[in-house]
Amino acid sequence: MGESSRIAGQDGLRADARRNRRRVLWAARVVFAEHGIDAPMATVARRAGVGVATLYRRFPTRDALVRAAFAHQMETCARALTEALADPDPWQGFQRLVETVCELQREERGFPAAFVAAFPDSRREHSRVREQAERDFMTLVRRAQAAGALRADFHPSDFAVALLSHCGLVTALPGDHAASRRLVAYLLQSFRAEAAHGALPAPSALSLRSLPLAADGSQGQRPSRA
Amino acid sequence: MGESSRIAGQDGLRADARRNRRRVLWAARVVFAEHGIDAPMATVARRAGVGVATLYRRFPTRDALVRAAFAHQMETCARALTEALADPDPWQGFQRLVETVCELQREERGFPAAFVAAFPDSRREHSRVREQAERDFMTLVRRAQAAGALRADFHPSDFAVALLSHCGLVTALPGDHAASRRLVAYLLQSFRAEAAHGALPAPSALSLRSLPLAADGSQGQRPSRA
DNA sequence: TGGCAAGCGGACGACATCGTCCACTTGACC
DNA sequence: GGTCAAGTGGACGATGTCGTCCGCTTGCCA
Repeated sequence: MGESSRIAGQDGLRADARRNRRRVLWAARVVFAEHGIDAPMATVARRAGVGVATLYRRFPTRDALVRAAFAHQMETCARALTEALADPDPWQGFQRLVETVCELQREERGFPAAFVAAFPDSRREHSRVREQAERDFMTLVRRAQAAGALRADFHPSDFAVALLSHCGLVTALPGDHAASRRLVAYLLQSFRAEAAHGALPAPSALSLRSLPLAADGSQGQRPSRA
Repeated sequence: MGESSRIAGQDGLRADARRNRRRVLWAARVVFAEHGIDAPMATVARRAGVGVATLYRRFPTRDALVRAAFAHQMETCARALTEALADPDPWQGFQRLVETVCELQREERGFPAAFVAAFPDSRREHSRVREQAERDFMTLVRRAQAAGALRADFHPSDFAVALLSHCGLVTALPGDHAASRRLVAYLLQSFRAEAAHGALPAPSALSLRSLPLAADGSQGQRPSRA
């Protein structure tokens, strides 16, 4: 059992390595916020005060770096779903879920890009965690509809539609919080049961499993360029 | 007046040059649709069957090429505004305007990217044409509100919010027409007067003048990278 | 049909980013 | 303090894109 006898720290990293890792993640968030997630890796390294080799050693691909940099945000999303499900008022839970995710997209620049980047590749793996998240969300929707708050013709894929369109808005207008809040308010209003006037067009065939709401780290590679 | 005595064609181009120009524009639309507006210029040239020099001679910058490639779509947007204003039913006009622009964004791949690319630079020029477009839109809004169809707290900037968020959606999910239509339907419903329940957050300070609805070709350079 | 300017295409140098390699440094344990 | 593997940083070759330059071709007009 002496296989790692000389290694300190709970994650098997030396103290300086752990410090550098944290620095890189911080720098990645800053740089991605400033220049988008396509910013040169060298820029991130310089900002972190480390060499490129150090960066590449910890995060072999840009995707790994992006994922790690925004892991906390992804977890917050996942937690929001759990909390929404725990709320005794299902509509309140639903509303808070949408608002929480959108607020994250709005506040943490770079996260929106990471959010869409983590989005459907057709051949995305469907892990246990993701399927559970999907089931949880469906439960939330059904409850909110049963309570007469969420419109009956709301389709789960509409959630993805809302998040992705909001994502696009904050990407186009970073910093315009008013616009973001306005869109969220409009969308939430139109999801309420009493907003239903006339039939909606058919919902999308989007699977919710691919929504980056389940922080399981099993996402495939992101599409490198639009 | 013999200054251009040897030049044929109404646009001062030789026949072969004019043909090549058309080919390049066609290729640009195809390539931009496939690979986004950041696709290499050489790819466009190859697809058009011309050399890069030919491409650069007609369109010195990528921005010029993008603008020319989607000029027709921009004009359609501008025309839609005129038609909306001419509609005796202002809500009908408003609805058609939103649907027309969104349909363009949905159908013509690459156009969404061009659309946001043509969007606010802070130091954007405000031409006569743009100001007129803004006034026309304001008139349309006021009429629709006066008719009791458009909600009273609708703010002109909400139009930009709708278009930009839709733009983001179709960019994230190219080809998912159902999702696009669904979003448009939700947004239009929430803009109706009878959808107003409770107060909305404050509107954005976005100026509509920068919306690429006025095809005047005076747009500044696009932000090269997100 | 001949002259020639407009038009053409591809080669080319400049530049940026990627990801690896390797000689040097440092922290952890004895 | 000594040892040494983990860790480090920057140089480097590979790759891809940009935009220009220049010698050849071609459409237009007389």
